[in-house]
Amino acid sequence: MLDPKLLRNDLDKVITNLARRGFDFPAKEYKALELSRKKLQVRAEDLRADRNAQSKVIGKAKAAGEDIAPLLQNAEKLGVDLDSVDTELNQLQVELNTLLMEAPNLLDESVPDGKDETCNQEERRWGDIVDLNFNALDHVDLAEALNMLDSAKATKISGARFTVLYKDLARLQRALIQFMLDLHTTEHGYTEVYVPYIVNANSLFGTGQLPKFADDLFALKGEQDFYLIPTAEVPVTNLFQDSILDSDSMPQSFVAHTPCFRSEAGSYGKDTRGLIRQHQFEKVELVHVVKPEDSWATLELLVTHAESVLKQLELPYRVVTLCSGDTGFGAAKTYDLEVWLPSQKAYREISSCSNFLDFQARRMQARWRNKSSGKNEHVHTLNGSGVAAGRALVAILENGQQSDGSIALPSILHQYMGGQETIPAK
RNA sequence: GGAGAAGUGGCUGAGUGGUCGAAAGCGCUCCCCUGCUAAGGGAGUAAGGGUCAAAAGCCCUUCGAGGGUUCGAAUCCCUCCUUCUCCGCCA
Repeated sequence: MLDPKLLRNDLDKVITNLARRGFDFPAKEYKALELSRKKLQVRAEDLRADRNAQSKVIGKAKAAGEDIAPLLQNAEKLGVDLDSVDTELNQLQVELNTLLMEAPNLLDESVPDGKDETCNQEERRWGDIVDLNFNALDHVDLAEALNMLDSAKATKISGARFTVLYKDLARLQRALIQFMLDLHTTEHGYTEVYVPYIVNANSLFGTGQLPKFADDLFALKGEQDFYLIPTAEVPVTNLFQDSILDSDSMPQSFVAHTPCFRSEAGSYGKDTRGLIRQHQFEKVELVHVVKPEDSWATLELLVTHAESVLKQLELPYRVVTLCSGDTGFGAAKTYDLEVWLPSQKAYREISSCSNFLDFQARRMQARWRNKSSGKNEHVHTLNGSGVAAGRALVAILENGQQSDGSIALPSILHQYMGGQETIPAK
């Protein structure tokens, strides 16, 4: 959520900034609502103050045994007035709040302008792209030839965009997850955490998926307020909802492995083949909660943590800064890691690392006690994939494929595969 | 799933219709006293919001959540949630 004070004091700045995303902030509507809100709120509070004062007088009069009937009449009228003002005010506040909750975060100045992903800015590349001198297959052909992937079965038992993995491929995914968790806990200092895969709407408001992106979520049917998580970011960041951290207990960083569930509404026809875009996929997620002054340095650090996964997996990748039009709703700035896929002869997103500043913290009331100012201030939150396991699986298959149809596994994973160095050809 | 009990500030805990945003204690902060330590004395110490350029001040809201009764609710009524105990079931 944007800072309401900023909206009141420097609305133009907000309008200009959000326009870079292609977001048209409804300034006129906002101004009108805000003006009425101010009037009504002041009036409501005045009435309430009057009523409180009246009630005290009644209390005293009653205690003194005086006749309170005339006083009651007056107080009753105040109550009626207050009711009607309250009703109007509540409705206004719902409208204002919706407007605020639907506005994206301000972009950092360093974010390049651009309409879509074609304008993203490449920062650096790592790794050698191996020119496969045989007829390279994509991961689906490779895995099916090995009898380790079955989309048809998954479609039968669930539907499109699900998959069934068998044998070495299933184990390889598990190995990847273990490796990533170990790397981040032992080398990067993250605290491992296990969290629920089902969350309530409030948590999704906190991290910004709701109210705007309900269509991207799987909601459990029935009256209950339950959603499948689209990313571990939701439960992990919400560990801090409605809490005040001691400045000594910061920064905090967590790593969690969870499945992620996304409806992929609006992506019909995109990446329909294989594991790239599934309703259910595995991901290892990194989350930071830091003091405001540290968040930009933490973003750079976070990216290197995600990069180190790809380096150790010996997968060529590049880092891009998302342009203004491609940066997600809550992020002030995002770096994507894109891994090389030989079958597509392209880099594809495998990790996304973002600084949310106080945008999520304000929504979920996550604060810390600033010793020097003595005030409670919002924390800054960041998160990044470290990395998406499903896509890492794709990258390992495609980059490790040999001319005989076997898959050479990155050496770091051998220990997690019981010493196995390849997935042999069938 | 059944039966019972309970949810109050950082913590413990008092408070059953009106000067209660809430006694007391602990903790914490500052000050004083003290040769050191121990102990003692005093003051302060919830959050969110509005008004204001800002501060001060003033005001509003919040005693698990949401509704209701009332001039007035921590206190009475209803619904829900959570926790604890016992029983049942269960990975």
